[in-house]
Amino acid sequence: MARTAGSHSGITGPRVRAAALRLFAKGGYAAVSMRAIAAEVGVQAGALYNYTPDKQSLLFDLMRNHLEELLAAVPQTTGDPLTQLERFVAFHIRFHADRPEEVFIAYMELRNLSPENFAAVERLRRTYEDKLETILKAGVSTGVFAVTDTKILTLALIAMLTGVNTWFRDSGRLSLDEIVDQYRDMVCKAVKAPG
Amino acid sequence: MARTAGSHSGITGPRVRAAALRLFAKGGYAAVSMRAIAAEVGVQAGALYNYTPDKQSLLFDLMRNHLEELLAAVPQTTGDPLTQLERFVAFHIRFHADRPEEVFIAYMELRNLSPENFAAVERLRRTYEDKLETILKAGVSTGVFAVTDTKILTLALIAMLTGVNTWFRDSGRLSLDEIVDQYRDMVCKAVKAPG
DNA sequence: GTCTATACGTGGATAGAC
DNA sequence: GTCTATCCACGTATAGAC
Repeated sequence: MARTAGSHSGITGPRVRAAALRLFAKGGYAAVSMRAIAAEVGVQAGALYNYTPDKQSLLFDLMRNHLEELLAAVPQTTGDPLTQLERFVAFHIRFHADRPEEVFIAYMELRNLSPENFAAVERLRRTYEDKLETILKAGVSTGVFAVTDTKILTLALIAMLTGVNTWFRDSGRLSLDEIVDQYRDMVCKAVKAPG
Repeated sequence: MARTAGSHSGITGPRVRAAALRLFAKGGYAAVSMRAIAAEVGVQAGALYNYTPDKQSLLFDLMRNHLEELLAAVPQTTGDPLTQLERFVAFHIRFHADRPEEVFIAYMELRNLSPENFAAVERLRRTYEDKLETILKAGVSTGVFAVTDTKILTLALIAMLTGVNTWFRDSGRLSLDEIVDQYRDMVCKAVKAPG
């Protein structure tokens, strides 16, 4: 019975980040106050500073976490390029559809990062883009893909795939399976070499 | 010589909107103060309220203006569907590349609009999307396009095309002409019926 | 039309009691 | 670890002189 009353070590910390995630996604980093986050958690504002040195770190941790999970989950680039591309499309759509709040923050709040934190986030994002470009380059070199510029195509495809998040709702007209199928077909059609 | 010294009627108003455009695009609506806008214009904060009832109206006017110009400039849907689609792709990329600040604000600051203003902006955006979907439907009905779902494709294409703005720089590796060419080819390849 | 001054709320962050 | 209380800067918007 020596446990400290009111202690939530290892519990309150995650709850703070979860509250920040939810509120930043809904209202935007700049518009959300530390008091609002504290209220969501159920503590007073001052208590937050036991879990984060400041508001900026709260934002950066959310983004870095998201991108590190993305990089840890992206499929390995093995097999023939077309299969790899199909796998990547399906993976990207599903991973992002599963985490709408994280994705929204990672795209919308870049300018609220300090310069150093921004650079770190950009490095991680760039690493992810390179995964896709590697697949495209492999397909070009074996002749399965007809692509003028793999860098542009990489950015175009990622923008298109991530765009699903702006309109997809679980309750919508189409299931995620149907959406994945359509995007997979469209992407393959757009990159495949004729014949 | 009856002109009032220091009077800039018809000049200061546009300068206020231009300053708000620049600062909102750079720092985000919530992070930009009326004092900062006034400083950019070269007046005191109080003077701004001669030109806008409040900060919210400043944001809304920028967005509405942008979308109305977009709708006024979008090419007419005449000719065969493939030509129309090519025209649309080129138009969209060029129009948006010309106005990076307006586009950025129109996408990033939606959640800072009041509910009524948000609804008005969404109506305008929806009208623009319908222009593209009309082209796609026409192509499907004549058999030139093989498209499973015109609504999804519309959103996918617009996300992809607007994505150019996140990385295009005048000083970059590729000219806008080259980019337009590549996107036009890619889009046509993705929607054209086989044969 | 612009200024100065100001009302009034809210922001991030900290100090010190418990 | 959490609380209350507080510091101080800054936010939007308005009032009234010029």
